[in-house]
Amino acid sequence: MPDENNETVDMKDIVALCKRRGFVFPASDIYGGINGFWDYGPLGVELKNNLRDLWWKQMVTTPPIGPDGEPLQIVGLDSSIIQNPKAWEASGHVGGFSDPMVDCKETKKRYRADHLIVLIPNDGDGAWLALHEDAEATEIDKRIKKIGKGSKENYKIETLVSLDTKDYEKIIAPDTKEKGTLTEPKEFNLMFDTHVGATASEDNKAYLRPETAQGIFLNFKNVVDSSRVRMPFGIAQIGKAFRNEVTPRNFIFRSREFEQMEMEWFCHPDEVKKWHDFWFEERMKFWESIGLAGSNLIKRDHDKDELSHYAKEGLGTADIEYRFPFTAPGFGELEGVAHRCDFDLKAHAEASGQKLDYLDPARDNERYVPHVIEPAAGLTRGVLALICEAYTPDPNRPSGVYLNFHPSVAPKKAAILPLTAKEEHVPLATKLYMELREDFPVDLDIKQNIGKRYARQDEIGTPFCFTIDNDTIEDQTVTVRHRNTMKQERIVMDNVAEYMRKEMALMEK
RNA sequence: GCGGGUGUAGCUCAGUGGUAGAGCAUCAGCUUCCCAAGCUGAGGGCCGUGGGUUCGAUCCCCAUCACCCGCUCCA
Repeated sequence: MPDENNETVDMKDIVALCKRRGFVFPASDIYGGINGFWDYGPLGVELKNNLRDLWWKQMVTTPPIGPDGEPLQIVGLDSSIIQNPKAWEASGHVGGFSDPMVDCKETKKRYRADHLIVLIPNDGDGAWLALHEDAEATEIDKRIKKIGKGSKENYKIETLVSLDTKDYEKIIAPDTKEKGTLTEPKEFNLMFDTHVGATASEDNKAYLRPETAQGIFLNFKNVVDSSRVRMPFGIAQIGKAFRNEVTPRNFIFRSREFEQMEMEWFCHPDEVKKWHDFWFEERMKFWESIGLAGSNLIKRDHDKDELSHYAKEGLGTADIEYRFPFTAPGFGELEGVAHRCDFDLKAHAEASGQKLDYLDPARDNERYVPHVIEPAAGLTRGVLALICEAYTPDPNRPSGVYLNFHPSVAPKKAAILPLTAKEEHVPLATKLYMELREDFPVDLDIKQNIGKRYARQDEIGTPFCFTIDNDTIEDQTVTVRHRNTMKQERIVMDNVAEYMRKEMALMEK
């Protein structure tokens, strides 16, 4: 996408292209869709898999070299989406996800219902006054003086949640002077729940995971006991997560079903600063290496007050943010590198009664609960960022737009095109296609004139087109047509695979 | 969740109280030695969904769903 000087890309056009070419469809499209869910089409799934595989390679197959020059140890995991519900109570998600909220119809303000108290006149006559539970005595006095009657002695104090909602019409909300402006409390539980077993009841209620990370903590002991890893080490996992977002928005950016790529890096508490810095740099390099370079990618540290419950202590969270068209000139979160302290392992140790600490032979058999540095990326957000970054309007070419994908993520690496549908061109093209498809995802496109076919490949971001023409019959050469420049050159047909490897390696620099 | 907007062919949109059009795309055939070119033809829509008013609704009214924008919310 264009940088900050040229914010002319419209999200609508990107969404339209995604549907038209088979990257992303609205889920349940033929039934009118369903809010917050999306399907990945033939090209979208290729793109998503490419990003997923590159992440897995960086994390598990070929983890980076650590600060001391040794390759790091990271192992993979694929845990279940549904776990024992106790896991989510221990992790803080059940409590943290179920805040009842009330809205004030007058001021449009929203309050945590369990944070409001209500002053009720002892004689049952007159308005009830709602206040924040932290309100100081002077504040209460002031409010009674202003719109109430008498003094504090004339009132009893109840919590809002203990009251019958029928009585809400008597209540004056904290920031208004009128009665009856508070709505009924609404549960904002962001965890999807379901039931395990054929009949639904409170007894068998379970949750769809809102993050993949907990599956890693739950298996910490299993992995340590079975895989000979030693501190420091990482456990990586890619998978679906579910959040019942209040407002799914911005295409696939905030959806209710999404995919995460998370790695929990376990280390000694004294080393967290080193590893937090290390992983932030590594993750930044990763996104840059697949094309999200330049001013569209930034680092942002979380403010204290926005930190999640597990990161209140420690080093906090540093985000890698991308300038999406809908956030420009601002940025949206792509990945967070958090210091989760020992919050999760401690919580699960306490709740489960299991020992989740580590006996470290390298530290004189010191026994400790490891701290965790967590690079947690949104796979589906990454896909969106790649599409947005690649989207390049170009009025000088027939398609009017092309996707400038980095070759490593492009869903199709090349298209093989016979210049005409004549008998001599097609067999040669088919032969080349059959050879190339062993090594690369490639397309063979025979129909229609050559311009239309180039245009189609531009729109799906295919880096190379190889065209077979009359000269091919004579001298076994083909035309290479480059997506970004539309320039052409001729190479020997037998060298096409080698040529692609070379060119793609060059672009990865 | 609140306020505003939109919903007609794959896409971009016309249109009318009397059972629907254009351009582009798609597909087929011909043509074509390199950038959505040309010619011919084809497929494709219960006019988002459900009610109501009416002899009759794609059009008017209500509801609902989805999407967009702004708030709000957001581990």
